[in-house]
Amino acid sequence: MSEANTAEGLDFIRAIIRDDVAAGTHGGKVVTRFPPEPNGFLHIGHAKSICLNFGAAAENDGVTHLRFDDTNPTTEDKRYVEAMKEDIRWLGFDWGENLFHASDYFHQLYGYAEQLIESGKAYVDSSTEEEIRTLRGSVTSPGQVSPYRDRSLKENLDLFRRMRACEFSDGTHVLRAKIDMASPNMLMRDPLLYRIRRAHHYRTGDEWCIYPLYDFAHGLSDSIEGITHSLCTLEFENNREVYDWILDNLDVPSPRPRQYEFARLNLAYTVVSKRRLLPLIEAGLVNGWDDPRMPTLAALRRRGVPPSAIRAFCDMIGVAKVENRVDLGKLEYAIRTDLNPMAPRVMCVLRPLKLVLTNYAAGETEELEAPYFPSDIGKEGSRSVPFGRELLIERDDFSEDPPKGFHRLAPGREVRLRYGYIVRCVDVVKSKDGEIQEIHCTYDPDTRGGSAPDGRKIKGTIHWVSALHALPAEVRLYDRLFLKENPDAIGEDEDFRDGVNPESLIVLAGARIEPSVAADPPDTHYQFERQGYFYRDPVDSAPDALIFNRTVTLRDSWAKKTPSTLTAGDSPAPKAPSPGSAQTAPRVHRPEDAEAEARFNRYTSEFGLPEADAGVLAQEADLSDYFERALTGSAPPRPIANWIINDLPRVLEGRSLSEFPVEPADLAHLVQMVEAGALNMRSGREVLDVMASTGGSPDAIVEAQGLRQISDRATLEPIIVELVDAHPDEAAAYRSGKHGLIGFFVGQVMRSTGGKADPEVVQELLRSHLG
RNA sequence: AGCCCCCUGGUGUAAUGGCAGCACAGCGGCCUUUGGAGCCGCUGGUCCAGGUUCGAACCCUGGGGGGGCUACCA
Repeated sequence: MSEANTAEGLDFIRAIIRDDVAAGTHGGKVVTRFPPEPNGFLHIGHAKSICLNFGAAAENDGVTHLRFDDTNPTTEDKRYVEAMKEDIRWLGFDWGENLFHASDYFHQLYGYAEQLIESGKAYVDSSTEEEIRTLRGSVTSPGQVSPYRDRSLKENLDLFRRMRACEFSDGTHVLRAKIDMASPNMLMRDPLLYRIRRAHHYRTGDEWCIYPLYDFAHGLSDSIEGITHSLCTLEFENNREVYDWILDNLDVPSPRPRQYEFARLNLAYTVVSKRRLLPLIEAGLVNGWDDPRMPTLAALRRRGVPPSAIRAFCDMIGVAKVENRVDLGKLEYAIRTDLNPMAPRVMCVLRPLKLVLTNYAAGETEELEAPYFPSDIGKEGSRSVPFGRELLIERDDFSEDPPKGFHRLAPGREVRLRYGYIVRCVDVVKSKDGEIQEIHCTYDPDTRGGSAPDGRKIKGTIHWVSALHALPAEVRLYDRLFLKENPDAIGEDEDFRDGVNPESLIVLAGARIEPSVAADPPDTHYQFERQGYFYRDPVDSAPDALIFNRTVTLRDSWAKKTPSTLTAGDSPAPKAPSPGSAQTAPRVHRPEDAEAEARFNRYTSEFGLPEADAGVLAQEADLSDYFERALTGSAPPRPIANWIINDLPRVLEGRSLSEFPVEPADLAHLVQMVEAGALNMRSGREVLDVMASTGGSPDAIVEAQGLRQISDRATLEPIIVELVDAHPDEAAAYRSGKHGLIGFFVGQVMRSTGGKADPEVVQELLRSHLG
């Protein structure tokens, strides 16, 4: 099973889902959705999302809906819908009955909009697009309210109904949520809900002339379908506030869906965005959505990448919230690993060079038996390969002046013809201008099949085809589409399309392939021996005009050692040393007003608090107040300050001090208990958690949960002895110097005592036991 | 400049207060009728500074860096 399925190492989304299932949120159900907008082709980035949505649901016995997010009629098309369905099925996922369209909900969505108007939370704005933009303000300045914001409920409803009735022309009115024009989140500045658009929708035709916008439609569609976990990419983080607002201000079923964001996939030397892909097609730089150089699923399929390889790749890259750029090598690895056991080996000569066996009878031919798989694959099957006096070998497999370490054919040298004979080069025939025309060799008749009876070692083995029998073929070699690792990293006035790799496609029209392939099913994934994995082009290939796409090369550890192969030159620039260490001393919050300053001074002088701590506490009046009220107990100021600074923010969970249920005196009492050793720090924090969430006095909680610290050596001793005995390997490692393991042992003791042991005593005992 | 999010080997990702692990890439070796596959080994990391803690990648504070947001797109 994949890494993602092991108990530990769940990605953060799966961890959330696991916790929700355990807690019984949504009745333990999991319903996810994949919501593409049908305005382009699905690509490898979508594959990540598809694998996540379908995978995480299936792992929890949940279901995944396929929903076309078709709220913008001007860009969407049925053709894309069909292509997307095909691609998802091909990838290996099944939405069953759960095929939906946002356009299915246009009536319900409209109803929700009226509901919002009726509750005074939405209004019709008749400003122009330009005015709306201006009034929205900027990231640093608040927006201003529209003059239409305070229209009466009745007028809003009337206007909205007339919008729907197509009484107005495009752009004259919009429906907006009434939220907050001064919100620091631009998206909350009265987001648009509906716009007038006289456009033909590919599904609803001309029924509507108003269409909902993403922020309004998406969350509600999720709610309508009973989605539990709505997973989207990072750029929607700010939209979540709107998502929540819409669902919280409308009468929707509870519990409602929650949105979580993860990082989209970025691939090195690739663009993964519909906004980037379409221009490539329009400029004729590639041949459509399924050009095998494209990162679309259709292109990958055409190139010969199996869906299982893409799934394996998605498993490998994980899911997180960090902007990433994945090495192409990782995709290639996934493809090779997947193809290796499934692809039959055949021989194809890409750039042929004639090789004549001078001691082989002219006109004679023979058939050689060649297994389809090497023995380590463990698969049966073979074909016969015709052999004769005139053969074709790869031009690269002969070198007149071989570099050191080259162990293919060279003048006077021997090489093995795969599945055939060992041959020795005796002559090189050149044209007048010095170009090599053909190679003359003698073959050793005793080495049929490739092994030498005298036991001599032949280092090199090369592939070949019979000149007489080989089939002509066109072979298309693909390479990265872009020259730069990040094709998007360009200047303002540059076009990312200028970064296209001119050698991303190399067509070899004169290749020759062994005749056996003519009888194979057209969708066979081959390994052309010593070259790579290839796949018959499903669009352009014909039985009498074979065309093969190179899916991916074989790993070539020889090519890497020879810098002459042009692959160098794109080595990533060494990272600049991190400038992040400005060595600035932590800044102390120096209070600005006189009162705060007085407090600050008192805290530093009277209580001896460090300036940084005093600054934090003195800064705000309510925090100071809380601190000082806690001081009236018996606990000393320093630990109280520490607790307030370090532990309070965590349990406050966004609440203000005024609505915080823990009385300063109770906190002080808790601190005092920890100071006195009645509780250890860890238990103390646990108690604070309880106090902050469900309330109660520290004493009662300590009693109820039995959290009193165990400092008694006689009690701890046997636990430690037992534990050390139970972990002999770790104990030995500790004794041989791996003292970091003390943490492991302390952790074990803490666990077995329910966190109640006195860690200092434990550590002391452990040290003496482990010696 | 305001708000939000994020920083773990070259890359991608685990570890959620207790041994910093895995994968890819790289390097070395073994094996090999594919310079493939496989096997073994090695290199290399918690952005910085302070604090809390017996113990910090993880909690707190500050700094640095990256990304997102100012569409009647999604």
